[in-house]
Amino acid sequence: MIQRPSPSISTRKQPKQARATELVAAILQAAAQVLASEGAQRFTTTRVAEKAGVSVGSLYQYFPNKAALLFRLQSDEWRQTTDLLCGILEDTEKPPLERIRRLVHAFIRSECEEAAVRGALNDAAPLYRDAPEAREARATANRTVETFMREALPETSAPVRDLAGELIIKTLSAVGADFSASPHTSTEIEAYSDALADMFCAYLGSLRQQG
Amino acid sequence: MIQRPSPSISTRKQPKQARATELVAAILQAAAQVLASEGAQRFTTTRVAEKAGVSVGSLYQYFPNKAALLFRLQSDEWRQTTDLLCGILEDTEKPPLERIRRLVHAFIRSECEEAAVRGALNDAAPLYRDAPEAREARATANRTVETFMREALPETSAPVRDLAGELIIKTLSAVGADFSASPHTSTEIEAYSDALADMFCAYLGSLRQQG
Amino acid sequence: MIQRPSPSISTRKQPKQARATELVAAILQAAAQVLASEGAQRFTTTRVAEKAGVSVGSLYQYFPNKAALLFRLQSDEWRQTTDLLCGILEDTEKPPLERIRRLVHAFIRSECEEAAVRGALNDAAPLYRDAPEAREARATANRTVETFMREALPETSAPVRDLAGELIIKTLSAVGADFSASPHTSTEIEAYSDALADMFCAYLGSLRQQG
Amino acid sequence: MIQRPSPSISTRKQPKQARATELVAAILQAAAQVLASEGAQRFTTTRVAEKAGVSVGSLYQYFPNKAALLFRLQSDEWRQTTDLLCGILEDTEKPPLERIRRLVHAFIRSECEEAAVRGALNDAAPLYRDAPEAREARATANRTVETFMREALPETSAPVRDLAGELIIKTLSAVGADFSASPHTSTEIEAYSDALADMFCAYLGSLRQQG
DNA sequence: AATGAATGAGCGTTCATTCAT
DNA sequence: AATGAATGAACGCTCATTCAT
Repeated sequence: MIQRPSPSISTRKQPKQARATELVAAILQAAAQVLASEGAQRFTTTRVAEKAGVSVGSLYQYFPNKAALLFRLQSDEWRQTTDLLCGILEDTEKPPLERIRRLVHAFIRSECEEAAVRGALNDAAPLYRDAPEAREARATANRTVETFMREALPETSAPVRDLAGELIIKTLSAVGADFSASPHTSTEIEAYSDALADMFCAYLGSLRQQG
Repeated sequence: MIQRPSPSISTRKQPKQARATELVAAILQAAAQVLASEGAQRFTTTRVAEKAGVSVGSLYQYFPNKAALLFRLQSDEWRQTTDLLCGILEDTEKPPLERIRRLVHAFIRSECEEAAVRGALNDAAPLYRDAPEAREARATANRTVETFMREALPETSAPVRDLAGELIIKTLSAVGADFSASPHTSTEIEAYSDALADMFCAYLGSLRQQG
Repeated sequence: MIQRPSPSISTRKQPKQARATELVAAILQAAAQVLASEGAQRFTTTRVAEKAGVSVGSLYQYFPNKAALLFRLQSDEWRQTTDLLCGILEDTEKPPLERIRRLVHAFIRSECEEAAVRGALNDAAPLYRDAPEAREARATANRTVETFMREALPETSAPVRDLAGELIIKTLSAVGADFSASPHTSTEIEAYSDALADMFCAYLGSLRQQG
Repeated sequence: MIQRPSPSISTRKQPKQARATELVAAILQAAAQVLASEGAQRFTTTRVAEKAGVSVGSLYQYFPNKAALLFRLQSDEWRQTTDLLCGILEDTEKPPLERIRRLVHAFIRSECEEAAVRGALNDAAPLYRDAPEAREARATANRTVETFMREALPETSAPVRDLAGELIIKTLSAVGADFSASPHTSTEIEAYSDALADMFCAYLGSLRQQG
């Protein structure tokens, strides 16, 4: 799909005026709609611009290329997910295992709700995955998880604990993505979430025992 | 194209079939190379044919379209994986949890070995994913897993057991795919596999206790 | 692509439309040339674009596909022919049979003048023939013919009259197409037209006698 | 469709053995079937060979190229039509006008019966029309028509008579082809044939009066 | 004589991106 | 700043024809 080398993936300019912000928002919303309704294959800059009621030229004023647009969509998803994750894991009022269970349920539910966009974003991943900016984005969540894990497994060694945290998050996201790829009833969603939470709790429980 | 029954000696006229088999093999090998080295975006029938030292026309004599070629590549991967999975899970000499651990190690290792093709195949999934043949392929592995789960959790109710089996396999494949996407040392691979196996074993252990 | 209503002065923004109109005209002219000089077999969008001094992409901005381009060419022919037909048949100053004779002469002459494009269009017919627009186009001429026939055969029953009108028009167009396929001198054209007109007049005369 | 210059359109060799004759017959029959069932666009040498149960190579042994195959199909049609025409027009037992009427009915009926092949042949005409052999084939029928016309219009001058004969035959074939392009009930066929015959009879009648 | 695998030029069409207005 | 017409390389795929077997 990409035919000429793209200069960069980062946003070409910071929208400083309200007009520009609105435009970017309209484009992103249109992009999400196009991605969800037409699929990754038919996700074209022209179609996005048309849906946003903007000219292609304007689109390219705010996004240097198609990959940047997709990347921004993905970033926003990541931010939402990170917010969800932090909001639940940092709720120190509840015991760790309950927090894990709530996280799994909330995450799987949210994945299923946005399955269309997420699936298409995944299909389009080759277009933006290699961006340098993508790596940074993954760091934020890690800190929250590490903090949580220290709380959940206070007596476990750091390497083991960090690996476990990484594994749980990766499992949650990978399995969630896979599960949301096909449609499910809310009963199925609950059952699946519970099983996944059971697995995580059993894992954390076993690590706790080992010390 | 129409093949009439051969006159008894059977080994005759194999030259043609052998030639065709070689050609298909050459195309598949070239396809895997192109996929791995150029990525899903640059995976074109012309490039595959060129790499295979064959004309596009010949490629289309053996594969009706690009999706079929990708699907065949994926099928071969599935078959390998299924063989691996069955070979290990059906080894009733060893206790279930040990089998799980061996499976995880073998699977993750194999994923990492073929990471390039697998990753690209994943990127290309939208092109063949909806093929009817794809669904069938997923059924084979399920039976082996169910049998194994009955052995591992003989006292657990069927619904719980099946859901657990499904979850473990999905986790293994989703996490394996994700993990193999970035390069790792063999020490990291071992550590990750162990952690994943620990998680599965803890999960199975907790289910066993519940009855 | 989306056109918003222009702010009142109306003549503004015509530059774009004029440019587009010129482009469409250039493409159509090039298409007619390619069709006439290269034949239907070698009528390709690339060749048309090249001849028009335009990129293929531009061609596809104004014509959704090759069939549409051919159909447009044919439509223009139809419109011309319809105008010719109406202009002559509706001239109530002259007696019907004279009108018929004038029509035949004018039609055959015009067919021969554009024989190359017409012949090639005919060869290309399978590409656009089934378009829904094609049917509509045939209806316009019918009304004029029916009116004329009522005038020419006022005492004949409607079914007979309509069938006769249909037959005459089909004969005129089919025989005209066939005749113009090979080159002729203007003397031959006149003689042939006269013979055809004689046939139509004799036919109409015989129907008039029957009542 | 034609991609390289074709050597000639005439048959490469005369089938001298029964085997060869059978082969040619099988190929022609298959060709007619493919043309009728798949249409001119999908009429490929490979498909014809397959339908005939023959290899493409064999097909090319008897027909130097695709155009030759189509031309042969058309020739056979012409021969049939000529036979029909001669059989009816030469029946000196019946008065000329009755023969004309019978001819029209028989011809239109036969056209409608084989509409599929004829329509497709027409669509494929650009591939064989320019063959030198095609012109010869048209001469045979002319003689029969001239003889008939001398009988029908004994007192008319030769030039007028020949032009009239030519016109009638061209009209019959052109209108017949056009009419058979769309499906019709046998009642419609009869009505149309009668109208066409009426036109021819009126024309001949008027010429007779003029002397 | 017969086969049918192999060829590869060519086709219709798309779409990321640019740039004159 | 905003537009959207214009570009043209690239893609997936077909099929008439050849030629080694």
